[in-house]
Amino acid sequence: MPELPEVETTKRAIAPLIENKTIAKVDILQKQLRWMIPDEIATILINKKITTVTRRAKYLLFHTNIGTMIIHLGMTGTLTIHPANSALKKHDHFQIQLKSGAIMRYNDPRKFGCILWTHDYQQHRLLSNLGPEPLTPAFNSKYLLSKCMAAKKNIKSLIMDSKVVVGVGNIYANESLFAAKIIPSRSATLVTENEADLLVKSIKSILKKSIKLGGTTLKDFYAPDGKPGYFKQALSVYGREDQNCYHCDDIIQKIVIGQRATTFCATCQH
DNA sequence: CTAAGGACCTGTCGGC
DNA sequence: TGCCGACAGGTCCTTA
Repeated sequence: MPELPEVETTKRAIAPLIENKTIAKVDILQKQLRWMIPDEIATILINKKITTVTRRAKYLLFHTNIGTMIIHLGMTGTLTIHPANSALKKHDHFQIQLKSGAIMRYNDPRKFGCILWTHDYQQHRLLSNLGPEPLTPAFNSKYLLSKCMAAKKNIKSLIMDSKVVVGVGNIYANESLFAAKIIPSRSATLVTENEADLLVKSIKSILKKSIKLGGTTLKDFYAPDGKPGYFKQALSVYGREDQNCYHCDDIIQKIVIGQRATTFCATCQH
């Protein structure tokens, strides 16, 4: 599923189609996701309007004047817009029908995502302890270096820690470390000032580029308009184990860090 | 407090 | 062709 660029792509596609439209009906088709979808969502949203759709980390926030619906897409979740009466598909778990007839549907085979309701999203337990957004000035080299010095773990695990910075998932962690020429297993305390600076710049530029291309489609990510993401063609190391490095022609290696596939070039990265 | 591993669930792919 | 294990974009929770 979705890493930050895919969530942002989803938000941009969904927002103009759902904002300020009156909700006619809400259907909870499968309430058991990562956590149960609260029943109150089905009643509370009737005849209400979603005023804005925003994003914090990989959480999509659907704001109303009485509270916020939080949606996380987990690994395999998608949100799509459909015309009235269009047939349900396998793993469609939730939908919002607008008075206009359009339907926003949540589909998630693995059910790792969640749909929750909160009256104050800023105080919500899932959102209150998150680190800075990667594309804001708060995420800078001085900040990252201070986190590196304080951590007792490797640099890849550090940048994937949502308390340090949000939105850097496995694909982009691998890609950013390649761009910054840092081997993923390196102890964070050994990252230099210049490397922290290059890593921050790499994370920002790679995320921006991927958002521009509509995210990364590996198997099952499609934007709400049905289009896949085109960032896959730009991947340097992720999913390229045993293939040649585009930069030095050495073989891309694969190891496991934090139970996640980790790919790197031992010649380009140190 | 931190860090590491487990857990959640379904689908797909490669190997035999 | 069929079965079985390994693996997959996330991240909270439990344990040490």
